[in-house]
Amino acid sequence: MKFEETVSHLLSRVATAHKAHLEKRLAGVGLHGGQLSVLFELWRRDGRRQVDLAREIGLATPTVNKILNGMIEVGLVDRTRLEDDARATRIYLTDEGHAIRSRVEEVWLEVEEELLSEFTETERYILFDLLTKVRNYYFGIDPDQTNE
Amino acid sequence: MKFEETVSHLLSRVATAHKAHLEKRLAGVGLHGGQLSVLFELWRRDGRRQVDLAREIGLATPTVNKILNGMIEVGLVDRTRLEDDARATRIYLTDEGHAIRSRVEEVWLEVEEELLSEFTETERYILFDLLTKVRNYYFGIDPDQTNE
DNA sequence: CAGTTATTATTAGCCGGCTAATTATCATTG
DNA sequence: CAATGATAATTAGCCGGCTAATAATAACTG
Repeated sequence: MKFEETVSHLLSRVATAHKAHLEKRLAGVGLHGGQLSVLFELWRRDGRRQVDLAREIGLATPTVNKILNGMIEVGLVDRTRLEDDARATRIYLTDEGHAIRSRVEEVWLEVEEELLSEFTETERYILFDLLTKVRNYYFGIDPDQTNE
Repeated sequence: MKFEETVSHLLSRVATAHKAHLEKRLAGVGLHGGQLSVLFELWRRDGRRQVDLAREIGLATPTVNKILNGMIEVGLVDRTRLEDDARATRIYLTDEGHAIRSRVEEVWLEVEEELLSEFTETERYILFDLLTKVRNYYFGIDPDQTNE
């Protein structure tokens, strides 16, 4: 049996390499990979509860808690206790968290472009489409239920 | 800017989900994800040095060292010092390491089938092809240089 | 209103990826 | 042969994913 000839194996391999590559690029702006997904979500909408953030990003709450601790340390976000619910906290971007956005977007586009450098426009679309199909299989067709 | 609409983002997301799914399935045969890639390589050829193993799999030597320690503990492989080179070690599959193969292959095929359950034959081929292209970009077209 | 259940954040601890630094050994070269 | 350099394994320690277990608080229910 040839494990190397499965999509499963290819996917793991490619993703690991891509992640490593992304990490190196992000080092240039002083970020880690995990912080990105959180930043993306916060740039979309600020001041959310951790649990909502985690659900939206698709990570476990302890994972984003750990990432957030690091981001607070380097001054990218602030954590504020809710007034009407002493259990929950809201996460707000600091000025630095906002300011870093344009630089990150630049890096992000570069990484995307490098990843797809050998691909035609059509191939890019097809790859995106097929990966979307896999994502929908794993996450279910998410109806973007943004509760508060 | 829409990060969600990049292949980069999709790839990370899908790979994370797939990895988690694989991990759950492997628990059924008492394995962890990292041990798989090592087993694949050992099933291909037994008794290799750690450094060669690592290079072939595409992982850093400390990573495979850590994985191998776990595999030795559960009795999947043995580590033997080379006679003509006291620095190096060879890794051999134990009987258990051989015996587990068929069960793992079963699980592996199931996972692959689940991943691609919604895909036509053509789509599967295309996805494999495109991912291969990405892999070749990141690893270079590996000329399978198997030194000893 | 008292007790139970559910929710939020957190902690602890595992796995697997990495780099940097150590240790031991081999190889080379002067 | 002595010194230097290269190589193999290992250790330490970081990041990011996870589950399980705690603590605090809300919410529900009898």
